[in-house]
Amino acid sequence: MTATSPTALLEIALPVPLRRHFDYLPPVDISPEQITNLLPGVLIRVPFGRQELVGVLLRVKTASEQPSHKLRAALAVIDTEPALDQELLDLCLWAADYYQCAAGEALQTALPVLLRQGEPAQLRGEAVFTLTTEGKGLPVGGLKRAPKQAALLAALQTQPHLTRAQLEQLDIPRNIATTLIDKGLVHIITLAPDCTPPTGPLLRETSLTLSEEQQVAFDQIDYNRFKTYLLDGATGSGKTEIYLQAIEETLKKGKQALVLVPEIGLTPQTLQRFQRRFNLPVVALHSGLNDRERLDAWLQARAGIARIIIGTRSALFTPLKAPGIIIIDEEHDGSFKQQDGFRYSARDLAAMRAHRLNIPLILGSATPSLETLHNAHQGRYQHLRLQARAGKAKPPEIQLLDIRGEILHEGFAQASIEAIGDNLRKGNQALVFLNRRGYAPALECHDCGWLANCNHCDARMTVHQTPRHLHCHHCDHQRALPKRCPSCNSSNIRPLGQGTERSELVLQELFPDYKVIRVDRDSTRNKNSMQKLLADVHSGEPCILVGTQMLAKGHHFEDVTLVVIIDADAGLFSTDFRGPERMGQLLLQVAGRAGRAEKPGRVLLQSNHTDHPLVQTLVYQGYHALAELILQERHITQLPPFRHLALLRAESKHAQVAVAFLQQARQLAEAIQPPSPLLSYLGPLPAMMEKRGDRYRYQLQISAAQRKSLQLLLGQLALQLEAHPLASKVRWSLDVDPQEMA
DNA sequence: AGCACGCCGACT
DNA sequence: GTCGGCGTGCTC
Repeated sequence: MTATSPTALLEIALPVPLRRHFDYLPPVDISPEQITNLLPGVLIRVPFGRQELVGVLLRVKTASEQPSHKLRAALAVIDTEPALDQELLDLCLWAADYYQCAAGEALQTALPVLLRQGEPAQLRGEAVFTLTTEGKGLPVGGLKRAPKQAALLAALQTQPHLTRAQLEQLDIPRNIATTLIDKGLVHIITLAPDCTPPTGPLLRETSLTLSEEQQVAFDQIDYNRFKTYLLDGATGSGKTEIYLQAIEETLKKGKQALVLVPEIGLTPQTLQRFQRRFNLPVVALHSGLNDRERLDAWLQARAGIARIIIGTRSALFTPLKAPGIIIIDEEHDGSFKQQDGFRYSARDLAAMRAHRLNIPLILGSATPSLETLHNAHQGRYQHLRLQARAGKAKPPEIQLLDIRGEILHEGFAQASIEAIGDNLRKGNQALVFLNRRGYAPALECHDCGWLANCNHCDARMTVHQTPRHLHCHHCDHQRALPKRCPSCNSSNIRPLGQGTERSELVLQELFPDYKVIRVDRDSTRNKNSMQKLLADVHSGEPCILVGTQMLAKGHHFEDVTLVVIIDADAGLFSTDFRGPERMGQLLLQVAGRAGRAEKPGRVLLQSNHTDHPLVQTLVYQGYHALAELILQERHITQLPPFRHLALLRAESKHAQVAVAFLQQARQLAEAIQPPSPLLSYLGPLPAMMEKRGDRYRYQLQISAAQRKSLQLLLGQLALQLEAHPLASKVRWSLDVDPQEMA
């Protein structure tokens, strides 16, 4: 044994898509004791190639597989307090393993942007506006020649400081404050963080009395151990009240509640409902926050100051001091699965997190995913059903409109037009749902049949009227609308099919006395434009709403009593096996917009396949009957949730390269795990849209009876692929439990 | 993923 | 003559 102790080495996960860790020598200015005391989860700044990165310490060790001359010294330990506690670190590492992604990439999603950039994790108070000494010298009623400036001055003369939110409430624009800052009268100071827990009662408003049915469901929840509950209730059946009371129980025990909602579900209305109820800090991790606000919310959750945390997918990784419950609203929503990079499902990972924390998980939905329903059937989840609509509201009446052979008026059946007219004349609002933005989904030459295709994708160009152009919705390529057919020079070229723009124009022509409001990605591009558009709707004036699925989620339209669905068949014959499930969920979601208040609602489904068993089942027996029917089909066809899938995707500018890569991948995989009924391979097959953005996309589907065997295979396969010479020639990725088969 | 190096086309 | 296109290779 030698006298010198072996050098300590730092094993670090870096935010790069390489599925290995990196070893570093400790920073030069750090003592040996400090090194041995470093805990996993600590953030460390390191040199990496020609750049500097912030990585997460996984462990301190003494030996490296790397030759010692390759080892470089880390630059600095950013904070000796671990940014991620053991619980989150373990969850991320487990997830990285399960979803076959680099540990560093998974860990990165758990960290707020500022921490990733090396900012210390320090809780900071709010930045507020206050008067400078010079400002304090101004007389009361000063600056009267500038009314807004005077208003700000007056406000600061009555209270010591103003927050940004207060400024907004007083209707003082930000630039007014900036002007006074420039004049040296006002400055910004940072308050000490406010850690004092609020005093007084837990509730700000009394809870609603639960219906008998709600009470039965509510009483099932055990707050002391892990269990997953499926809270399955139609729109308006009172799921939210159960969430609120379950959170109340959690808070009573001094614990925190984590609530995940879909991407577009985090509306001010949702947030207000939580804030109105509880006299404890609620933080929302919504898209409007800047990096600093996000970090503060994260730190407040970690410190246990924030007691209720509401956020979208990535909020699952919020550190919690005293976790008590996890709730996922609209659990079937696709936005809980990340579609690139670290392709995790926040819903599925929530089950893992709740399990490890030994706390309850509530999955709520009116249209549960088949995976979740299957788990409930198997007894893994406890199924809590709410059948009745709360209050007086009745479920909407759904009516099928057979449009086979009917000559439609720009996509609308005569019956639909009449229903909309009737509804408006009665002083009510109507909603028209059409899941296609733009004017028309194609441009066709009526003489030679030419279609405007995208040069970069296997797709039609969408016609847009305002502004007039052709737009590919898959690669964003745009070009001018031709006046003549490029193929036969005919001037007889026409938009083919319906989009929201076109429907808006048609409806405005048919009902010139009423407002037509279009809600889609194009009409809501600007900040707050959605709010502005919907202000008219909430005023209650009779009007027509036309829109895409943006309208289907997260909004309550009290006065909409008629919903017209232009194309109920979309998704019925989709290549993706999840098409029918999605169709059912979307139609029910849209239908749920009708008659939410006291007024009864009516839903018209325009369909070319009114006798299709799936359509019949959905309309006459409801979502759950449809779900059972689709589950039977999935069982027969051996698809999820009865099998577990993984997709190896590859794309390249040259189709043969992508195909060759996947063929070799299949050979490698078959060498690890020969094909059998328990583990089968399909492909390489072209993706649903083979060419997209000038790249050819192919995929290899792997289907397994057991999660475990799939995991084992993927782990080895990914390692071999990473070292494969063809791997650098294609863009490839592994998607475990894929949601989109495209 | 970045970031550099390196080798071929249209511009001051 | 160079600026810059993206193919290729590397990062402890």
